[in-house]
Amino acid sequence: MFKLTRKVEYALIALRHMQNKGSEVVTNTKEIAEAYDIPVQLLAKTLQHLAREGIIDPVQGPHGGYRLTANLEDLNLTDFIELLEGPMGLMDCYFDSNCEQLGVCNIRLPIVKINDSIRNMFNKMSLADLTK
Amino acid sequence: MFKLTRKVEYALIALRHMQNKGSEVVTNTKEIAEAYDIPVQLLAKTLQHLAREGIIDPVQGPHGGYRLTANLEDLNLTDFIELLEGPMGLMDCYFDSNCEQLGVCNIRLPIVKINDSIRNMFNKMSLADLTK
DNA sequence: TTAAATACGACTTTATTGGTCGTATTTAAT
DNA sequence: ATTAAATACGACCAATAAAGTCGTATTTAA
Ligand code: SF4
Ligand code: SF4
Repeated sequence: MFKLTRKVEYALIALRHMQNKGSEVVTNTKEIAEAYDIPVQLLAKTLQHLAREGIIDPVQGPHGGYRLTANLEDLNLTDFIELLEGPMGLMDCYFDSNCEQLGVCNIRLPIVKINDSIRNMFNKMSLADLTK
Repeated sequence: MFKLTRKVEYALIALRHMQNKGSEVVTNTKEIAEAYDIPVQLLAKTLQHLAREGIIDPVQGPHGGYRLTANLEDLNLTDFIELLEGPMGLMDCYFDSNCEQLGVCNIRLPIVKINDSIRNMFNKMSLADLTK
């Protein structure tokens, strides 16, 4: 419990890798997969996802790959995680409202507070902080 | 992802319920299960777990149940979660060291820092904070 | 024309979480 | 003593989520 998914980790690894090479350079999936021992197909899907979200730019054809386009300073960790994995909350009721206990729950408010603190903390962290 | 487990939520609900009734009072599983619509058997196991950990005290036989014994001021959220669910970390390598990527990982340190911040935050919260 | 790359959905496998069942034990009340 | 209301606990099952694979299509430089 309470773990980042592999998908998020792989995405971060890839972004950091690309950032180290500079933002003009095109890096292909295979290179990253081999460098970090990540299943190629899975990394491929993850990078495609990042591309769809406009964080990296695809270059097709031979010698293709991805180029880092987003300014990582401007992307915070909450947004990044949510764009890969959907709503991030300690409990169901933070977004969803079909928890059986919702009406009678006696711990909702304190947990909302904790969740807010974590989100707040993540909001203040840019991806650039993580990749430098 | 990133959710507290039901077990942890049920445990918190139960502790808060018991705390509201005062620490001398004996409360049985069924009462809590009914009040919050929690599956009895599951709550039972959870309370047994809390009892084993010395947080509540079992009273057997008819009119039995549990009595709150631990001082919730002295129990922090990290310890509480870990005693119910085991090691809590954003990534495998925080405790375990058989991640495939461990040797080459380029994001480990930043993630360790984030994880430390969260643990630190949880360390500073007592269960009493959550149940009052 | 070929080959190296991305694109993408369907699928399978594995791990985790959530929940149930059966049976034993304790003990207050009758 | 017997009964019934409770805890104790491990084995089991079900549902969900995460991790990974496959097949096929498309793009494009050489
Ligand atoms: S209502 Fe209570 S039990 Fe349900 S998800 Fe929210 S905090 Fe958890
Ligand atoms: S080594 Fe890197 S990839 Fe592996 S668990 Fe730690 S942070 Fe995640």
